[in-house]
Amino acid sequence: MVRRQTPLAQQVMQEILSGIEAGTLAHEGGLLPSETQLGERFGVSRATIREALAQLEQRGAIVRRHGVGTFVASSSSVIEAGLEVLESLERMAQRIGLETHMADAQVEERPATPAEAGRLQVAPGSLVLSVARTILADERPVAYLVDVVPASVLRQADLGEAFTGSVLDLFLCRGEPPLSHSRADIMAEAAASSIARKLHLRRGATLLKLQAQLFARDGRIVDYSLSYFVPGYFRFHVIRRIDQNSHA
Amino acid sequence: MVRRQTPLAQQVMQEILSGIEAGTLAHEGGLLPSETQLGERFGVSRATIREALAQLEQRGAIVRRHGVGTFVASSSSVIEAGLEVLESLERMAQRIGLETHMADAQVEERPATPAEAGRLQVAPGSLVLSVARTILADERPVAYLVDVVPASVLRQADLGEAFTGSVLDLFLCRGEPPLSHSRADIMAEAAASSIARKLHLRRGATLLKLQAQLFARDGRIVDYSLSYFVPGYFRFHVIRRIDQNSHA
DNA sequence: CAGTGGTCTAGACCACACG
DNA sequence: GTGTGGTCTAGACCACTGA
Repeated sequence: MVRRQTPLAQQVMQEILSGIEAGTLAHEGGLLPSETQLGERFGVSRATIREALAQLEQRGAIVRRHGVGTFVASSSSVIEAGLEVLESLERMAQRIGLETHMADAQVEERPATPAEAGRLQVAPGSLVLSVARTILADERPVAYLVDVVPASVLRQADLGEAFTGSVLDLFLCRGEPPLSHSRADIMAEAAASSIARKLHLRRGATLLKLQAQLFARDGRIVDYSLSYFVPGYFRFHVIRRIDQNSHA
Repeated sequence: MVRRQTPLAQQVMQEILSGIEAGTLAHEGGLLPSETQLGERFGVSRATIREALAQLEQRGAIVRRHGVGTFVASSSSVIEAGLEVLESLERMAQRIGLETHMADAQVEERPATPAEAGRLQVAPGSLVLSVARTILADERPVAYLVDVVPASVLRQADLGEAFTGSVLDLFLCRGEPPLSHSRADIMAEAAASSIARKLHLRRGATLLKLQAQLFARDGRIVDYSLSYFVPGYFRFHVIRRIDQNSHA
């Protein structure tokens, strides 16, 4: 183990992932070394190994079986997009080898609508930066995304040449504000005409919609986003744990 | 702390939840005692307290802020359904105080379709038990659910008088098979006419669809389910973590 | 039975927020 | 500085699986 500053468990997780990909730890469907052995191998305690494995399990990369061992999951599930990890659409597409382009980017500063002010927990009418864009894959529009950010967090002038369209990537790249998590509401919606136009669909077409609030580590909401997805291009999944107390 | 056999952290989690509801620990939006204090209060180690808090955080009941403290989340988010925890729709509705009824239950044993066999990872044509039902709230249909279970796991004869309609609840209640987790694909779909009829909607209406595989602890898939939700009655959300390595 | 993952402890130090 | 949550360790015992 080398660097500091990034949690040991994170580093171990990456090491294990690399080991799986390189085939030096185990192959697809294969059995990983026991937690104790992994701990010795990486020179960390078993608790740290368990934290790393917990993260890998949550993103569907491994399967753990009590009394048996830890197995590598089938590769398909790793490639897909688990919703538990927040990732920009651009990055997700890139990871699954899909080439995307951005189109119709619209950036503007304006007062927040009442709904936006409520979702961002800022005073009504506060200045916000709005970034809307369409994502194309194979020349076809596949998603329409809108980010709304308080002007206190991001100004139009902050969007340099390198801006990819993703507010999330920009935050992560510049490290400011420090991010905590995102909370996404999941819904299905019929396309309003304005959105249908951007996605080259008829009005009323079925769309998957994510409505998310992005939280900074200090608890502020630093982004409110709406994402509309044309069915068939992205597959989102969630791993759902069994609640041991649900039958109490 | 009392009983054994159910993990300490689970018990502590329930205690904290009760303490929040009873107002003896903290009120909505209020600050909880520190982890050290909670540990002393319940007579467990800090690690156990942290495990309990992690579970509460994942279901959106609390918010943790480094260097500040742990807060009770606004009650609305507690009432909602975090997708990370697998729970039957019946139980979910019950938890948010929504009275539901089951209608049009259809139970049959038949050979698996090729698609079902693939999803269940059983031989094509294997016998499966299919349970379909409509969920009503306020006399209105709000969801249509189909469970498909290998006959080797569940037979029609196993569905007793107490059967609520939920295969998941039945599994949890009888403790067999021991369950691991569920993997749900999330999509939006226009209602086919057969489903539109059951939900009293026009054909092509927008529906949220969950397509899930339920895994037993031995890795078998013991249930393949399709769930169609009429927008507006249930709200699903996901908490998305920041991947610290995503900008590497 | 031996070996695995699951739970729990006690104690340590670090990183962060706030007065 | 003080107190919080975040990370990590070393060691213990339990519960499960399979030979």
